[in-house]
Amino acid sequence: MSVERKQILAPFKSANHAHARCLKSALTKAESVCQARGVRLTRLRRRVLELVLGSHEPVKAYEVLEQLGTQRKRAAPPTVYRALDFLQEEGFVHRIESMNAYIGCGEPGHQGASQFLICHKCGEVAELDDDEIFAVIFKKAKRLGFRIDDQTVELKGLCKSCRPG
Amino acid sequence: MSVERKQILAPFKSANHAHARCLKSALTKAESVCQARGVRLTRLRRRVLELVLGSHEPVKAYEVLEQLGTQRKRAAPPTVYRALDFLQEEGFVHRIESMNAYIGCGEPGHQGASQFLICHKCGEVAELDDDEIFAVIFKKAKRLGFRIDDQTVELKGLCKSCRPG
DNA sequence: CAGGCAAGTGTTATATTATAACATAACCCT
DNA sequence: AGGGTTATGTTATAATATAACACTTGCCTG
Repeated sequence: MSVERKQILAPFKSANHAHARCLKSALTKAESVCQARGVRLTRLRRRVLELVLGSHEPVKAYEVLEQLGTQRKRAAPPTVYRALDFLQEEGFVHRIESMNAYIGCGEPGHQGASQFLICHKCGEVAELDDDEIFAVIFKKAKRLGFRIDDQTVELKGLCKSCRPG
Repeated sequence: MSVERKQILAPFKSANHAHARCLKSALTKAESVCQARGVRLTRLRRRVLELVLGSHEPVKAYEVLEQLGTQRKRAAPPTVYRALDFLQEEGFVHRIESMNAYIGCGEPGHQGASQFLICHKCGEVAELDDDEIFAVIFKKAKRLGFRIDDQTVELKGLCKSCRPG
């Protein structure tokens, strides 16, 4: 078995992307990761994860909140923020700081640093987990005696499909 | 005259940092940059810039707002947000997305991409403008056919002075 | 220099995002 | 079943940001 890591955790979605299957498999993965870690993927948390994964684009906390509410019974903000916090901690979703939004992690349970390419035309996001990017950032920080605990790397622009020409 | 660029636009502040002088010179620089660009550094904008530069740490929009108000007469949020937008556009301040805060640019008028090292202990921020970091990010994006228009690179951790040992 | 347009600011209201604090429920272990 | 811990519900409110329109100021041009 190869030790090589995927560099692109979640690419821009292709036309024939099998959405239902990808969602189902991510949820299954999440279940087993939680089991292994001894943390609980409760009904609510699972539901929120499902809603976030249901889109390949970043979703807002209040959007999730609306979708949570069945008919008249609306959940309150802390409900969704707590679930999102949990999912983030466990590496099932990421927060996109520059958008105040959340997106499913391309590799559920992966807790390391990621980089995001965000297309401002179509709204899609690709998630990278690129060692080379991290290495050079790390090197520069180290040179200044700085220890990185957490990185936010968000790149806005135009994806291949949205570029003219 | 050397063409070499500063890689570190704003280092972590040293003990003997001449605050008043640095503030004054940044304001002067801003004046002349605005003049050259034919944009107006109005009294309000200058005042807001002064307040942001007055700290070497990120400041919140509402903090600026409070400081703007003389005694009983308080300015309203749009006042400060508009000024901050202008200052950002012109490269006099940066927005730190992960903190909803603003910090003075280490090289007033510089409009390119920067990277920030943010110490979560002492709250200080160092601003980098590192070609190598940008180059590797650019390379990876290009490989995916992605054109970067805007980057957010914010690194949280512990600065040299705050590290144990 | 008057008239008028554009840019900047003031003001009011409201939208959006997020958390504090405390009550209740569910789960888990023995 | 008891009792602690973890999770969720609920109410209120804090913090962040923008829309919309009125008014003022600067600046250009005739």
